[in-house]
Amino acid sequence: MPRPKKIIQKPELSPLALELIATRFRALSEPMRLRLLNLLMVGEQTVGQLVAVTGSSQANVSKHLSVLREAGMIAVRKEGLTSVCYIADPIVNELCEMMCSRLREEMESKVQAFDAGI
Amino acid sequence: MPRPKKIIQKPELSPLALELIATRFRALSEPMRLRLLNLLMVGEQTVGQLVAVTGSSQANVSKHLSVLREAGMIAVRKEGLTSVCYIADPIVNELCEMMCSRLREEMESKVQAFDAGI
DNA sequence: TCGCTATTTAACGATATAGCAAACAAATAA
DNA sequence: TTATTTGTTTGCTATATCGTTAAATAGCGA
Repeated sequence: MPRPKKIIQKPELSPLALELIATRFRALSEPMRLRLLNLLMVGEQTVGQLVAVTGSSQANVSKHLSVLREAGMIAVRKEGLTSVCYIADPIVNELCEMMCSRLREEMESKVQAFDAGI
Repeated sequence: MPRPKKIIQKPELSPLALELIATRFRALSEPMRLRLLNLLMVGEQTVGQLVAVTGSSQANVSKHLSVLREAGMIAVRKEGLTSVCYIADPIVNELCEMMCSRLREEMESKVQAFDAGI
């Protein structure tokens, strides 16, 4: 008996999964947050240091850090008065490196096309 | 003569780079767009097919597709009346797979912690 | 040409988010 | 205790974005 023609395809992601994935990508969708992550890739830093380096307001940095924390990308360790931030999920580095090098590739290919007069 | 104490650290990303990277992550920060990409991972589909499968409105799907197109993640090929969409940048698959499996890992470790009574 | 189908665009209301300023909280120092 | 330092939270405005409805565009056949 022939099986009914059922196309085998991977099942769609659940709404919950979609939401969780979207939330994590959304945490990476802001220039200031990417900048903070980029700074933290060098090593852990206090909130105050991040404020000083970025030149943004403390409130603003704090809010962005909390977004990153809720997305599980960074973690914070309290040391007396100061809060030390560090990258909690190594995926952050990978994702950013990938995206960064991909963009560079694209731009370089555009330059080549430009030079070739295409 | 001792070299001046200069901390070697990678230079910060330029504002333009931050903006471009953020834009690409932002394209991935929406459940509906992730769903569309997930559908396209199986193979190319017309806009109408995507509308039918998702059950969303044509206008909505069209707009999300244009966001993905502007971010360089998908491309569209016109065939007569219909528009066929396909993933233009293989990075999409990688990024989504990475994020997805990372989330699964996290959840599984939480279950283990729960079971262990931690 | 007219009509039909597939898709895009425009206009709108509702919700979310960035950044600022000021109030608040907590740990330390005077 | 009071003052200072370090961060967070709250209230606000401006801007952006999602989803809907309606109108506009484009290709194809009669």
